[in-house]
Amino acid sequence: MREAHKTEATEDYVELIDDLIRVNGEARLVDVASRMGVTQPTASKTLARLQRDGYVNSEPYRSIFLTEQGKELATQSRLRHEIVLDFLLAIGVSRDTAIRDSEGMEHHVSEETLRVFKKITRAKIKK
Amino acid sequence: MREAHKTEATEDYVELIDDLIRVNGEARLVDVASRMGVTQPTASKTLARLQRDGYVNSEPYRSIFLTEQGKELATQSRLRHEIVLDFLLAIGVSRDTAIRDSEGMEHHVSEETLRVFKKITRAKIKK
DNA sequence: CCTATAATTTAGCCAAGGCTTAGTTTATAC
DNA sequence: GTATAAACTAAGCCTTGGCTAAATTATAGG
Repeated sequence: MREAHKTEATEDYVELIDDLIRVNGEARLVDVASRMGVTQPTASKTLARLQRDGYVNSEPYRSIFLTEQGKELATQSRLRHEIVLDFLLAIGVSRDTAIRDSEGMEHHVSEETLRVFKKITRAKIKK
Repeated sequence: MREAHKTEATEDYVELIDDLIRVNGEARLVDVASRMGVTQPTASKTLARLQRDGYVNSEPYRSIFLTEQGKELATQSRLRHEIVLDFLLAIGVSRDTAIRDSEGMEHHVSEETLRVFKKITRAKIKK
């Protein structure tokens, strides 16, 4: 896979796990799978890879935790995601579309473009 | 892979082949591979899949042609790509970054967002 | 406390997309 | 016109990310 794609799945998973922990207090495989739109065995296999690579920790049949590395990536990922989402909303894209598009776009937007997005969002919101 | 990802490689390849034909008069495997940043066997295998799926035609050891279906996809893909690229340039992203980012983004931008992009680009260019 | 159901894991399959190494075909240059 | 280089194909291997079916562990209700 090309550059950006490599960490995409990883970012999506840690971001989701972070979100589940915030909202539900814990991240269960069943919820990860359903939110990612994949079957449980698929989610399970991906999580095993994330564990191998040091992003998450979990004991068999128990809920999933982020490692320090995982938390960092999740935070960073969430920030990018928010910048893109807010930008799309600011320029007039509907909420539903903005949510969908920002999910795919966040992985392909460079730091430079993020800075431009932020500036425009700020300007549109007129603070 | 998730929704948008499925046709991504296909779109990138047909768009590139279309471009090579415009610029070079023909699309050779060696150029496809180098522009995609993969080895020739990898490009060859992908092209076999594109042929299987009806996007390209080619005889062994000969150059690559787009089918009607391939041409349509390439055109459509190039249009989206241009809209995203022009938009990034219009909002002040540098040319190099705009080129890189637009390549990844084009596959994740919905029709609605494309319309918004177009409108903003037109406004910024002040025609 | 035991049993049914829910959650998770295991095993095994598949396709895509990547690689290397080795062999063939085509083109080029003398 | 043939030797060498370049282009391409073949074969085989790997990882990721999907799936289903079957086994296992946890949990909740009675």
